[in-house]
Amino acid sequence: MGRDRATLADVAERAGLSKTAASMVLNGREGTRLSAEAHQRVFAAAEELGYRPNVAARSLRTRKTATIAFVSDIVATTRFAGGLIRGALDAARERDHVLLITETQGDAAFEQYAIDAILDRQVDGVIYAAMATRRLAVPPAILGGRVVLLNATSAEPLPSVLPDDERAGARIAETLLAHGHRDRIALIGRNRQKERDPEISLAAAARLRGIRGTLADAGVTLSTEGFCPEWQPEHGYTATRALLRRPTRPSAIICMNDRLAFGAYQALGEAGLSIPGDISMISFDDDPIATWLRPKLSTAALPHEQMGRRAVELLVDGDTHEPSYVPMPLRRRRSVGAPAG
Amino acid sequence: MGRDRATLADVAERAGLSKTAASMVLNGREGTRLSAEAHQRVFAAAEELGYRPNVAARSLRTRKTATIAFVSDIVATTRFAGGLIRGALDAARERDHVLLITETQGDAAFEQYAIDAILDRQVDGVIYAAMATRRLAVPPAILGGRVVLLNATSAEPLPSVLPDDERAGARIAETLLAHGHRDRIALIGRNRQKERDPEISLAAAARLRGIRGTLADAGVTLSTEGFCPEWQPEHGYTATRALLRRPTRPSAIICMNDRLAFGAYQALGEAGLSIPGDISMISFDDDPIATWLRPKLSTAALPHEQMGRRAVELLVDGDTHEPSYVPMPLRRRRSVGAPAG
DNA sequence: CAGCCTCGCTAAACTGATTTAGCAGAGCAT
DNA sequence: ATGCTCTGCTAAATCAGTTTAGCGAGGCTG
Repeated sequence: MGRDRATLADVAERAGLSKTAASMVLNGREGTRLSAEAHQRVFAAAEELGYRPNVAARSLRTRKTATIAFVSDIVATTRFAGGLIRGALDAARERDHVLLITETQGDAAFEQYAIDAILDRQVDGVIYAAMATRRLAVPPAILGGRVVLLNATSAEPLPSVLPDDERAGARIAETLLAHGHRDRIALIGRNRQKERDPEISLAAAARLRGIRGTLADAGVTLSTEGFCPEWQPEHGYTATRALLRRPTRPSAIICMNDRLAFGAYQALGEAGLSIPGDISMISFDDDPIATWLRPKLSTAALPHEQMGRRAVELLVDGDTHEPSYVPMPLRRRRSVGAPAG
Repeated sequence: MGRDRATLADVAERAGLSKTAASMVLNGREGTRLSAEAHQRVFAAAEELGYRPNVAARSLRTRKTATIAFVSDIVATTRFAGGLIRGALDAARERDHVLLITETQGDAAFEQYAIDAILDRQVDGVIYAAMATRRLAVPPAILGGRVVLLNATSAEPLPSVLPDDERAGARIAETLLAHGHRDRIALIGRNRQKERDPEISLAAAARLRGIRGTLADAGVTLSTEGFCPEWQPEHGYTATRALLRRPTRPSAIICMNDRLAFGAYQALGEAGLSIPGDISMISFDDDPIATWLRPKLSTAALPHEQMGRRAVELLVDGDTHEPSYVPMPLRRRRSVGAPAG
């Protein structure tokens, strides 16, 4: 693999020029006074030899590696991670960069290992990503170079990429209002920890703000707010059952994510209620299950691919220190209708 | 980032020795005749300066990068990918290696880009991974170095890591037999393409072999075999509805994967049938949804993490050219019971 | 006492690129 | 004829390691 590759010296020799000349031509240096003919000869020689520069040699000299480190807590492991990585991968390729992936698993020793590995390899920049949108502490060691926070913010004034959860909450509320829902809109998934501790989640509070704000503008308040210890299907199920035991049945349920909505579907199914005939459902994330449900679930999509892409763009091209909010497109499917009776 | 790092020359100077001596000590070279005291001094100096070798410089000379390329068709994007990558990441860290991740998306130009990037960086080895277990063609350019196939095989005699689908099929059949199911066992998910074309899937045929073989040993044959164009929930739903229209209702359904099983659950729910009271369900993959379903689904887990780990082990330490089959543990949950009536 | 070996260590070459400093020749003005 | 500038190009240093070849001192042998 990579044996007997042509070196710059080979190219220069074949072109009948010096390494200096070859290097300058191939790097498209301005202001050099090399003749058009010299350019031709170098390009031809490089082409014929299939020349490709040795990255190690180049970065030894230039301290640039065309490599971006993608460091995350547990991103790579999660179903959502894929989009983040794919977007980053695509954008990196467009810029002729490559991605070095690392996971800290929230473990200090692993994080240290990751940082050392990154520093040893002199990556051009670091994308520091979190699984759940949250505020985190960036290890000081990497602050010497370019850093972009992905799905996270921090105390340091670093560029960051975040989903626009508040806006998404507003869109979801608007959608329900537009279908005629007003005073029987329930919410499932409130969670004190997630709403209060930005180190755990920024999404919860933002989504809630968006929902409440928009409803308030229409003079509406949420009729019921169901708390869940975790945003997992079983809690959505339990919370929905609790909801159905109350005297007035909601006309619509907003779930804080699709997994909760999945649990809610199960509970509604068991209760013999139909969606959206009896109750409308709407949610956040656009997890793959959203399209597997019957009827398919309307939900505000986490734009993972866009976010991963934006992170690389900011890292390579960017200069902002403002948080960059990526819109969460609303996937309109079949789970929202007019209020029953 | 990585400014003003101590170099080997700094260490040597502080230790009052030559670069040669320092290099040899730090690399733990055998057969060198450097004194114990020289060792001490070098280690002390390195420690005090926080010395870490520059990877670019080292690999320029040694052609080793302590980097493994993880090339896949669309693995990084998929929900299943996480486990593969995490396992590989863990094993790589244990061996002081790092992972360079690339996606070809099945596109020839992207693949070429990935290969060039890999060759330019002189990675120590390549893990060539497929999303669906299948046979594939390995680009000749990377055959010069170490290559391990992950979730795939190829015509070349390369080490490969595969899930033991046949064994899993057998375990699933055994489980149903043990619960007393015999002549009313149905199967959902047959698919000519997947079963016949190894470039599409090796899993389908292997699973089927395992199931059929074990049932045959007990003198049992599958009562119904439902075909599905894709292994997606909606096809599981449709196939199950078709199944329920037949005169004899199955006592158990084997699904070729959990997504089909999910669709089957939906159909059974609508038909008012209970699991496992009326019909037992069992499946393959251990997708996250398996534990979200009510009741939780028994399924043979794809051991992604183990597989990723094994791939790195084979790449770094290994010497086999045999395919390495990783067992698929059976997750026994609540979806299998005794046959009804 | 010469010759040889071992010990403990180092100088210098080498990896493959980029970059700085500068050289030879032509053209032109004085 | 001399000095100057401009053009087109190159030699050599540099990046930070690894590796080869070998040196000087001391001890042992014959």
